[in-house]
Amino acid sequence: MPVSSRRSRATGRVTLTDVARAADVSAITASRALSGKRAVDPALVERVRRAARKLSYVPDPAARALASRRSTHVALLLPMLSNALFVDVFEAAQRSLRAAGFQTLMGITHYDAREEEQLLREQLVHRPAGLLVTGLPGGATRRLIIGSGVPCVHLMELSDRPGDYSVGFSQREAAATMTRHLLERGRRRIAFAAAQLDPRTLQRLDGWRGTLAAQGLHTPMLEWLNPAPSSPALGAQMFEQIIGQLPPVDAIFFCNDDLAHGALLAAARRGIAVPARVAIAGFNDLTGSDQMIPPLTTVHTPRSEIGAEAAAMLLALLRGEAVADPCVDLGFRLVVRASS
Amino acid sequence: MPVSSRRSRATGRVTLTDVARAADVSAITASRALSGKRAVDPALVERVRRAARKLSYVPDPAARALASRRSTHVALLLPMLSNALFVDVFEAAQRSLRAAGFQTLMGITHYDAREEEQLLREQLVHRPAGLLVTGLPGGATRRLIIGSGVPCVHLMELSDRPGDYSVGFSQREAAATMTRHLLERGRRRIAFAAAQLDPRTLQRLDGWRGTLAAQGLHTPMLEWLNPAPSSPALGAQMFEQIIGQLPPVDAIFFCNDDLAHGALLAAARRGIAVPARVAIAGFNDLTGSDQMIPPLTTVHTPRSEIGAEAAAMLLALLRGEAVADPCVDLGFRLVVRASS
DNA sequence: TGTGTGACGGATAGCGCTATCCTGAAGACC
DNA sequence: GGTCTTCAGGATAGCGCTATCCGTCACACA
Repeated sequence: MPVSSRRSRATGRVTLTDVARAADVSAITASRALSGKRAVDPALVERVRRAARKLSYVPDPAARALASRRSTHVALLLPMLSNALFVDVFEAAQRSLRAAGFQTLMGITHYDAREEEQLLREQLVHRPAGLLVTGLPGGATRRLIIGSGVPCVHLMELSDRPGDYSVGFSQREAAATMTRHLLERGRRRIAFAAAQLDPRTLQRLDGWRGTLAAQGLHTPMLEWLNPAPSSPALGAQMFEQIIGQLPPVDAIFFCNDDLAHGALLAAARRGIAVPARVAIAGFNDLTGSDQMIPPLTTVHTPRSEIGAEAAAMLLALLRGEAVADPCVDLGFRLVVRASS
Repeated sequence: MPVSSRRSRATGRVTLTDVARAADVSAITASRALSGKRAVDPALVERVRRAARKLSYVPDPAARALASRRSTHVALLLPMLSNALFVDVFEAAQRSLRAAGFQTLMGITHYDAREEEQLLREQLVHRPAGLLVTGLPGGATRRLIIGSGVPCVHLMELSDRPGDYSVGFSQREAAATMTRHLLERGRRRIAFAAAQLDPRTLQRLDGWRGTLAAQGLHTPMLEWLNPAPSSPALGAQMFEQIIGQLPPVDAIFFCNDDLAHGALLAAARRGIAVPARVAIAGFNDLTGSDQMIPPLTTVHTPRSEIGAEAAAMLLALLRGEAVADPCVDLGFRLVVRASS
């Protein structure tokens, strides 16, 4: 005979009250025993745990969120997934977050600040416990983050703003390293070709520019910036443009591997020798770069590590732990292959 | 002076009660006016709407989920995002779902049935309003879906099981079409090379096999199945194996473009003429396939369309509308380029 | 003895929304 | 007029959990 009155709206799910009853304690004690937010007699904790396991109790996230004003969601803002880079970040972050009982709410900004702000607004409605945000947005988005009071870790870039948490590497230094490598290979007219002009691309531009300028080798004519989305087809097209330029360049540093892939294929089609006539370099070390002809010299970036480390840092913040270093530099690795 | 008593836990957010007060109706009427679930005097609806807008009221999803036992989440199960295919599906689906006020909960199964079941379990805890599931899982996952009572639309494959909703295309027919194309080109020893042996891959295998068998051209020696994840490097490796086989094959049909990319590059490295010595075909028409040397013959699959249409169908189901056709075939397109 | 203090179990009252029931009024039909 | 149906607003009571108080008990300290 069901206990429910005519007005009962019980869902049939096992609730905390059921667990509490089974463990012969009050609901609030059961809650505390399971959450560990407040000291509870170890014997009771054990009893509650056992009851919960026996009944296969699963807390209701909606009820929890309503009562505590904090959900088990973590919002993640990424520019796009068609760049494999961010797929790695996402998968690594999600793996850690899931293990800790959090659900990921993903927002794709398409490198658009307005879209980013809108997505964040929608995500904040769900009262996420934490935020993972690509890059270091300013303006309205930054104000939203700070105003929300939700712990936030930034990805891919390093922040020196006090109070910010960030996990990434120096985009500028990575680009400078690649540029120095090309200089060491004897290249003097090194073009920089970029699409999708986001802040990180511009930092790479800056690293390249600074390195060339230090050698007195920089001229604006070597800069090829195209706001269109990055793709092999665009890389091929940019290669055609750049290679036709006079005086000729002897190296092209593409800001993403997919552009460089397209360039290598275009060079092959045109019979232009790489690296003899022109060296080609990429960035990110995407899948397939080692298969290109010739294999692509690039910068390997720690995407998965960034996702995992950022999630770990956020989880530490959520547990209220002190974070030793709020700005974790995971570095990068120059991968020299035959294209340079 | 705050109305709140000592015990108030009000969050400061604008609540439905505030809106109701401003519109001078009861909370429940405001709720009905905004949700449209029950007839309300149009004049009142207008008053409530205006009040909500003026106060910039945003409903609390947790409270709504708790009271109605249904959240504003839609769970999406995808095998992986490193295959660009699924990125397109995700983006298209998310776009439609967001516009309708739903949040996407993404789960990546890595083609693992156990993982899929576990992810679905975790997602169901959130009481999603709907499900989007790649393929047609059986076993425990299927039971979970049905048992949950949550509307579900399947992606990528077409289901003939009564009660199922699905949006996709015939994997088998697509593969058969490609195989016929290769036959028409005069190829007789057409190998099939697949990685990541998921059900859709096996359906393609079946389409290839059936078409060859009908011509008396099928032999198991032409089947190259590798359970490893798909990648250009694996494609190159498989190409090396297949091309060494005697009697020689005159065409290789790869079940995904990234494998074919690797194969084309391997052929170039080895100086093997494509398509003169061996034709190469791919599947999915991924970004960059048109840039390959030679450009890759492949099957264009309607990924974005599948994502969008599946989301639209699910939204219709959630609105309680009748769905004209529970099994939407969006077709495919043979893209003949120079590699065949 | 009196006071303070910390630990810990529990009662109570929400969090913000909607399912459910109730009620009064307006038609419908004989 | 009487009875039966809609129709639509509102009161009420939760959904399942936790924040906030409260009270008790043990122990310390003066």
